[in-house]
Amino acid sequence: MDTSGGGEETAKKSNYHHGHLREALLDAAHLLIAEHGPADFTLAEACRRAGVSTAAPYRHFADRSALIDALAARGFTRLTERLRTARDRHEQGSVQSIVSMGQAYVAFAAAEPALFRLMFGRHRLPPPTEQAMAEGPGCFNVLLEAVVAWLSKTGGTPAEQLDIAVPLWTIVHGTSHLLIDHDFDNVAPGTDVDELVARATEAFLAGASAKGRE
Amino acid sequence: MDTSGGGEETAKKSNYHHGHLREALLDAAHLLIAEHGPADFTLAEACRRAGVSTAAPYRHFADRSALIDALAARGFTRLTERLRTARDRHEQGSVQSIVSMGQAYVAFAAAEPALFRLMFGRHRLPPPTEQAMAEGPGCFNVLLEAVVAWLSKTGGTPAEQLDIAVPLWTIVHGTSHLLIDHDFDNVAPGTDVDELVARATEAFLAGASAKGRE
DNA sequence: TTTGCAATGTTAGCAGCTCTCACATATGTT
DNA sequence: AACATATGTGAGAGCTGCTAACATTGCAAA
Repeated sequence: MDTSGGGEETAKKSNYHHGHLREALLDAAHLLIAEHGPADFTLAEACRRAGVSTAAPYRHFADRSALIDALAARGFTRLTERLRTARDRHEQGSVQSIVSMGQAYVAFAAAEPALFRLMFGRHRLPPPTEQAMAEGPGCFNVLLEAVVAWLSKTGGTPAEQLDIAVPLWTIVHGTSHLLIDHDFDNVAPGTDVDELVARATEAFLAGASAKGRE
Repeated sequence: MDTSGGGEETAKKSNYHHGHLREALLDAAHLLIAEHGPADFTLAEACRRAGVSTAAPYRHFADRSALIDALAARGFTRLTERLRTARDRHEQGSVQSIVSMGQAYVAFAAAEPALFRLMFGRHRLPPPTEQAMAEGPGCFNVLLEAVVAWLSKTGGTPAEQLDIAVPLWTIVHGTSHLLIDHDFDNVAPGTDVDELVARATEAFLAGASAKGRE
């Protein structure tokens, strides 16, 4: 479970036992999904890239879907990291700090559209939650902390945190989807998403805090 | 070979030529996608429901993907209708009119999540546009008209229409995705999306018009 | 060291899917 | 009536996900 134990994987492996097949499959799947989209992803092709038979993955994943879930989980931990560093680049509680997080969110989606869709698009009616979903709230908590800091600066109460954070989330999430699905192209081509996020966030926060002061 | 001899004698038409196969396939596909999600949708199963062989669809659609595109196109025309009626339920140029459109957008996604994902999630790197995309801008134009009316009421200029309409779009689009992907459940369970859309829209418009007046 | 077991890989094969090709049947025009 | 065209069928190639039985390896206890 810990990959950072410091040990190097220099041990000689026979070519019968792969040795790091689980990670190798995840990496191959990541590449394939980035190339062909999540829907066209093929377990067999990932096996070919990893140099193993098509039956091998089933020693590490229950099925194709479980591999995809594991990929989504990796994505959430990475996104959480990026949000945290973006937030900490600016003064705590500042609007800029929140804007920066939003931009990082959209940038992540733009850099890895397929992974982004995978993370949030688990279209399962049965428990939409898994290992992947357990990582989800981690992301949101980073935003919540920033919002609480902003509220305490502008005279709001922590009770309002969801009323502020959820709309902000919808803005960046919607922007991400519209961007990676090329939906801006026909309607507002050349949209600068960083500026879009900044303006929308600032306007919303201004409007929300004005309302709170009434 | 027909062993059952065609149990129903009521049909005067031959059962060799279906007659409305194109529409029947679209309807069957629509149901299947609503049940099992867009990814698990199977052309063969749709054929079974329509009572034809698996080769029949290829007389009406180039391939599986083309059928899905046609489905998405149908979705866009329906969404456009709903947006228009929602908008026209309130005074022209009013904030309520815009809020109402946003709520209708989210309601559409909630009612037909799979169709919604289909319409916007055409994850094609090659031309992300098709017959489906040709319908897309129609939706957005309905919003644009409402925004122009609102701007003329609040002293804005039509030149700002995109600066207002695009963020509003991101809000409702993000809300829709987060809702149908069950992403609110772990983070803000019991979210009232109608209220969310109303508050976010109002706050953004308030902040945006305040900024414009400076 | 040796031996035995659990982990991890392979081959063979089933069932199901998309799509094509040659052929059958219905429709409509002349 | 006869032909041209549109629309359906059946068989089959080449994929895929997944399972079952078997093979190989690593590790730890004897």
